[in-house]
Amino acid sequence: MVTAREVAQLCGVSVATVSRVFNRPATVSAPTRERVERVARELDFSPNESARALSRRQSAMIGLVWDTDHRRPGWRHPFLQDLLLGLKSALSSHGYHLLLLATSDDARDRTPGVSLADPIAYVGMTRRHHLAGLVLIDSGSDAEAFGAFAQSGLPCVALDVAVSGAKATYVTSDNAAGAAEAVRHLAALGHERIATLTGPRGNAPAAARTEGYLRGLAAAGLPVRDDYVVAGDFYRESGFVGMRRLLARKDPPTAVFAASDEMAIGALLAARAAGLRVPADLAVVGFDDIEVAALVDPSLTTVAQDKPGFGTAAAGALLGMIEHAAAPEPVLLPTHLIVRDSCGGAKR
Amino acid sequence: MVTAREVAQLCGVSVATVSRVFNRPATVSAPTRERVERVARELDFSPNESARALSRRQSAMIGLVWDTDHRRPGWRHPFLQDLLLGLKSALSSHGYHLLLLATSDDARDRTPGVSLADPIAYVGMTRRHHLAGLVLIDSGSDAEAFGAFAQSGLPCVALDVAVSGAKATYVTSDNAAGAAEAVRHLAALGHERIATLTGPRGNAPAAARTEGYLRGLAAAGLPVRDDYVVAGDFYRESGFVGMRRLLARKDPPTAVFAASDEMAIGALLAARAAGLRVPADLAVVGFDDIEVAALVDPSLTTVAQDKPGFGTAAAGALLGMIEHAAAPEPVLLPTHLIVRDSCGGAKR
DNA sequence: GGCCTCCATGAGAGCGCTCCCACCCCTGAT
DNA sequence: ATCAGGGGTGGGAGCGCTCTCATGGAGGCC
Repeated sequence: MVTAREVAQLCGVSVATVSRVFNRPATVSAPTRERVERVARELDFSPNESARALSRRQSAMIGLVWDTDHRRPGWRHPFLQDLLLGLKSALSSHGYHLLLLATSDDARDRTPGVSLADPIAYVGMTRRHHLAGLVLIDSGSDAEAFGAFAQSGLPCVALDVAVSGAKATYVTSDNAAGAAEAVRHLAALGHERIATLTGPRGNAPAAARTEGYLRGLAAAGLPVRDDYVVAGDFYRESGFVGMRRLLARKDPPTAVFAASDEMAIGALLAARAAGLRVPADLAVVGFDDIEVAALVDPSLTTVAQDKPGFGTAAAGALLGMIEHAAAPEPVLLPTHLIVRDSCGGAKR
Repeated sequence: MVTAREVAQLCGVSVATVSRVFNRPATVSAPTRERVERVARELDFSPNESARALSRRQSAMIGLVWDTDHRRPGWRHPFLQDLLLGLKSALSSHGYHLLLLATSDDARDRTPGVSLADPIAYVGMTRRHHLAGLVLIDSGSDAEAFGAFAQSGLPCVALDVAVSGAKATYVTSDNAAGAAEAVRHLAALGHERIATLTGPRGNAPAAARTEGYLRGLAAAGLPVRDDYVVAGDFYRESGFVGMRRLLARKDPPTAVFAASDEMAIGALLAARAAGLRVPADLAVVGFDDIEVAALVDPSLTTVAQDKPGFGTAAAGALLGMIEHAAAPEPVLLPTHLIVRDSCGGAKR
């Protein structure tokens, strides 16, 4: 490994000057700068990251907290891959790397039965690695830990869970607007009995989608019926069960808005099991636009989220807080309705 | 941040002793060790990772190289999430974290038109961050770069691409065995005209699956027909096109083994477009067991890979090389056939 | 021409840890 | 009693960088 000292000696300057060339090039005279840059290139020198992190007490790494839901072992993020892609490319264009942190579920494997997510542990990791900031992916069970971390004042951006702090903000889809649009679309197709399958209690996107459902009904001049709001948990099973329950009513809905595609698929299966045709007898709209949505039969009309947008928005907000100061407003990503076959009335 | 010096002062020992307690506890007398451990716990002290990495020239981080295929922008890993989960938990149980490295596609965004994956860049990153090792995920376009890195002598494990070096090995499924099992299953169902849709040239798993196809035919006593081996590229489109071509023959196959689930789905669509029923007129088997495989209609019989196994096997091999010395033999993960509806003759 | 300012650079003290080497003291052998 | 041996500990020199402070020289101004 070639060090700054070697470059300095070969250039006949001090290490301080080499350091300046890499950190505040404007303060170095043009001829010196060019000489150092040339030699550095020839020797393939770049500053050692560990030393740099130690010295400036800040590394070029962003921590990523991605845990699985302790209460639902089968939990998968609906679009982790796109999210990572977006994050990675946005961060790397500013010279940052992503450090995937070991999380409480990993620790639990070692010492079973112990502790949920520990915000202190996140703070400690951040400090020990001199992380520039953290991206927190909601897993459904560590929202409180995230909130506590945000209070520490270390820069962080949470995804799909609201946090606040001096250097904390969050990114989420405009869930309410997306849901409202879905419901308005169903109403425009002539449906008057529109039910919804909600996400789990305490989950912010789920609550917003329910709110959007209500807003959509209001916009279409339709009454709200409490018995058309059925609680689910985002998983397919709950969509199936919830739909079966709805269909058992004396006046079952003719359309349903599910707060996740998984639940929408569950609803599809329940409709099939009840001998109903989709969309002729029941229109279904989901949320997320997961990969399978286009492949199920009938293909699923759904509210698409801006998947890579999560990554780039998170990266942008985080880098802003790292380099400047104030925490920006939470980011609300626009959604858009993708009309496929499951809602009927599609043009194609 | 509390440092080792503070702990040392509070204990009335030297920093060297504190360091020993954390690195080679056996060399410290029991009373001293316990005293230091207690105080460290009370102050919530753990060694700063940047300083530690700088000093021992080795960090507690494993680099992860995950690039998208430059030739196919839409490329997604079929099971990245499970793989990461497996990797993360195995590594974190040994105290390591995963550093998601910026890769050539990210760099390309910044300086368009420049350079493919640069093995030198990987070596440089590894050195600069004092990474303990690298996990290399095949993206279809940087196999050569991986090979070059492996030669550098730095510890690394590649996934689904063969590499060799003093501290390099790789993990892959037993693709040939899996493919052979699929073909034997089709033969056992009575099929005599079994075609295959292969993966891209130069891709090791693809080649192994083709080899397994041939082995399966031989085991069943069926002849090999060159015109039943159609080249694809793992993507759905190529499965559709390839299948259409096969069905246009005077004696079309009655069964097809696709080297990926995506291509199998393409084949399903081609069969439907040709007015054929699956599995009655055409039996289809895929490979991977991606999430959608169970959801398409008819549900897809497929060769499942051990998804989290990739992660744990890679972690195991890498940690071995980091702590001991010799590179272990490549790991061949077993596959298993999941019989669903698309091949016909299922018991259920 | 003298004084002040400002720009470019060098010297060197950390950052927090690890690890080599030296030291001390307690045993046990001679 | 002397000395070799060894376990336990402290001192301190790095690891490679950044950043503050000091220095020196070039220029601007009256």
